[in-house]
Amino acid sequence: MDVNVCCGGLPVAISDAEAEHTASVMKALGHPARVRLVAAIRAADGGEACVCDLQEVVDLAQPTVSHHLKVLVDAGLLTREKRGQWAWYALDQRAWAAVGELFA
Amino acid sequence: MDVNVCCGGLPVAISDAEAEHTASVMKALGHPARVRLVAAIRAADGGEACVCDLQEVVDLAQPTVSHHLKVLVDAGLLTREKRGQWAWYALDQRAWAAVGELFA
DNA sequence: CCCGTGCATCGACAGTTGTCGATGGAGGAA
DNA sequence: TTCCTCCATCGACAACTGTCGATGCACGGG
Repeated sequence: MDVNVCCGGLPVAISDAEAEHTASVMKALGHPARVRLVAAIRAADGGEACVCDLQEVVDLAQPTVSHHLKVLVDAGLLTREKRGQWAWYALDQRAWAAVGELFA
Repeated sequence: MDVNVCCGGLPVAISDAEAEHTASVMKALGHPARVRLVAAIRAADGGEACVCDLQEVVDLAQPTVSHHLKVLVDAGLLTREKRGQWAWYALDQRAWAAVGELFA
């Protein structure tokens, strides 16, 4: 006898793909500079900003800022649009809302 | 003259402390195993689970599971209560709700 | 008392990430 | 054309992270 007091087996709560996707989005937001970048873009006039503005926000070298922005774009949180000489970044509203759903 | 077309300066959208704290919570959720652990605990009977149950959920060695749980506790997302021989982990509802607020 | 069980910590190692300087490409201006 | 500006990519290096086996500690049962 003596089935263990605690170890009764847990229900499967989430699929592998879901866990993987959620983690990738969270990881993209798991750095202070990237949190600040997203916050600045959200608060910016028109909801978008170019790299030269964002560089001041995080106080890092330009290649580093480009790197962080790429991480956020790859995670699907930001969109990038090249307009003339400048690259404009904006929040992907749909993806942002989807993340909020996870904490409902 | 010639103020740049884009670089007009951005408003400060978030404090250093906020960015740091948000990033630390997100980083804690930035790994598939930890996402699965939280999901399993949320779905578990009574909203809590011990390590021996959680170990099956993520299919990792026991020290690794302990490590991931510690990361989540340090981030404030989980609480740990030792009951007899077992350690029970539960979701910190307040912290969880606070994260959801960030995406409102 | 001595064992067994559940879990945390330690030590080591491979893999990943953050950072920067250097480079290069795409536009715009003269 | 030739320059200059904005930005992405590359290469290198330090720092951090994930993983596991070994160990240790506290508890409960005999």
